[in-house]
Amino acid sequence: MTARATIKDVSRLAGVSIKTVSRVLNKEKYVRDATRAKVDAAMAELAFSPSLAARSLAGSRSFQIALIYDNHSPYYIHQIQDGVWARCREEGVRMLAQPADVAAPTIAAEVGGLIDETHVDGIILSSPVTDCAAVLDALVARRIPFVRISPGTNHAMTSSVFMDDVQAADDMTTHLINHGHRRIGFIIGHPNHMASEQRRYGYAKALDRAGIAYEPELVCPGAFDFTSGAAAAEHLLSLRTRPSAIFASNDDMAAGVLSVAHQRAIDVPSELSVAGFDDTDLASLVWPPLTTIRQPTRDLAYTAASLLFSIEGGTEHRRLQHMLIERQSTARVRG
Amino acid sequence: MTARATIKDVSRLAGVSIKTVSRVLNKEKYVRDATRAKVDAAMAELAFSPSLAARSLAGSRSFQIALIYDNHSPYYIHQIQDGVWARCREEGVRMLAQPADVAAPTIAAEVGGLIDETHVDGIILSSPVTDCAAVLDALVARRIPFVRISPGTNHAMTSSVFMDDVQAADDMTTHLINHGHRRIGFIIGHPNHMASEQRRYGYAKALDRAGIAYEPELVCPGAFDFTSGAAAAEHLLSLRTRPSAIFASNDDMAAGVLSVAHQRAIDVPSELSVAGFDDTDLASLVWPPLTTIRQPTRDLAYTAASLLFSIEGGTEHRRLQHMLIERQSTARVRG
DNA sequence: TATGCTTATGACAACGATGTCTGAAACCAG
DNA sequence: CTGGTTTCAGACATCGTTGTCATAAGCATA
Repeated sequence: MTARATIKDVSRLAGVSIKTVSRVLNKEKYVRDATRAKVDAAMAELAFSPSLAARSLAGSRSFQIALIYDNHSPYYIHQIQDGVWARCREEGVRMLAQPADVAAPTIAAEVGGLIDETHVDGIILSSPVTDCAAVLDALVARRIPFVRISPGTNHAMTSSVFMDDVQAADDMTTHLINHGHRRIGFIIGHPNHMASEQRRYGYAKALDRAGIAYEPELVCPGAFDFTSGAAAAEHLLSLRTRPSAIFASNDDMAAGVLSVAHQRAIDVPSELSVAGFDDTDLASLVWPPLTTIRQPTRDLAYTAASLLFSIEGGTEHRRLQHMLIERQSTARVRG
Repeated sequence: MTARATIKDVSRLAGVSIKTVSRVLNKEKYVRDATRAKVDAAMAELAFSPSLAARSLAGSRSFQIALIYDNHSPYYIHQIQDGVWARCREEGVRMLAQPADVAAPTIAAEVGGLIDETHVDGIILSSPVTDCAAVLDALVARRIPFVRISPGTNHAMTSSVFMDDVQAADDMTTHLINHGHRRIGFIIGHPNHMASEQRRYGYAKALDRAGIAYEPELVCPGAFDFTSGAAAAEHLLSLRTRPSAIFASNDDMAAGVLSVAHQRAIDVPSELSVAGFDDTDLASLVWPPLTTIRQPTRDLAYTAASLLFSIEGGTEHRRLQHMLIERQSTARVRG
């Protein structure tokens, strides 16, 4: 038990050559059923697991892919990791989770080093790394297959999976308008993420269609975290005529809004409607639970991995459906 | 750029043998400074990254470790991953993040397969995998070094890092008692986690020291998630004499308690004090922000990795300090 | 029966590093 | 100047697989 079983041990036990064992392992043709059975039995008996190191050194595959992310929402990452991992597991491939920092000048070197060191077969990029030029260049230079989750630019460049952020933000804004709201505050996401601008655009589009003016004082910058959401809420709720609803570009920032509302004894939703985006677990954990857009994060990740495994030269784009989830943080406007 | 640079390319460019390059790479002795400089320059010029596959196949190290976890709190996992990853980065080692399911009968085979496939140099186990006998057996059988984060059993078996859950729960309970609370509800954690029982014990100990009877009706089962916390709160707040404070074994369950209190229009903290445990980000994101125990999760993980890298045969145990964080969810009892 | 094609298997080199061994150069003491 | 260490560097086997090529067996066709 102390020494790992190798393909050689298996071949000896099964009475065949190592090459034949290799064929069985890789499900190649030209192995008689009886031979295959013998080999399978031998592998089971020895609890044989092939060495990834040897396979990737000798062969053209490494049975590993990397997931690269730079995102500070634990919920989001968790779902992304989970989705990619589930698909990898089905495929018998290992996943390397690699945090990165898009602002660091070394990011391209780090990603390049990762590829050269590990020989990964492919890469999945999640936003905002999806739009980091240095990284994209490094990947293209190495001719390594990769898929992007929710890219904001160069859509045609690679296979990608995404949702329609513009439409989703439009849906939510329209939902609020339909509930009688006219002064609707908006909190923008982190400027690094392309989705931030898309969501803002969807908000503006819905207002326009409803004939409501876009008022810059109602639109605040944010950074996708609780603190920036709270800061934006402080601003919005201090306006002479305060908004009757606030739409935050993600749930964390919406939680910040709720917190400020509670401190100021402004009741949600009777005095203020609050909407989030993403439908992370957090949306159900705060009080009142958030009306939000369900982003199919885990599915996006799972699908991204599927696309990576099926790449054959053609790029493919897959849009997944979002859904407006109505909970208790929004209501008809008073009066 | 299309073909990776190898040690051979470097040796040619530097005008030395491949073995000398290998020596420089591994910081071995017996290389003249001038030679070392030449080699370093060549490596830089070629942007050389050594193949992990080749190194682990030929050498006795793989420059990879695995982190195994089965925990459903994204915040907790995120911090654990982050801490281990930071230490690995310093060491120039890759981290494989491996989710697992302690309830699955195949878990030992999966972990064993992981080790055999990847040749990882060591393993870090986080709770509750730390107390999964099948996994421990598999690791011991393979004589692979491993460190456990917050193990509940067999403390002496391996190196480990942990905090004092009993003392922490005692501290929090005492804090509530000092604020005049006598009927204090308690929500136990998931039965899989040893920490759950330790926290309950700390609660009981503090009550006992204060001469307050331990009332079983005030102690509810839970599972470390929002829903179970809410269910427990429903029970506790329906008692004939309801508690003036509820201490939940983690923040997620405390958030569940807050939610139920809000629905029943019970004001926190004036009518009910609520305390959590862990001080995940969530504790600051709910309203009111939770009084909780700060568990040094990221540090625990970082330290665990440090211990793994410094293992030389001796086991080492490191206890990290917790801290009671007082926020706005607890207050003196009324009257 | 010879020919050619398909199926099935094995021998052997190769992947890119490290470990071991061997030898040359440099240094020092006698 | 000799002989013995210490310091440095290279040759070569090796790790556990896959890729390439050779070849044998089976079978249909000429």
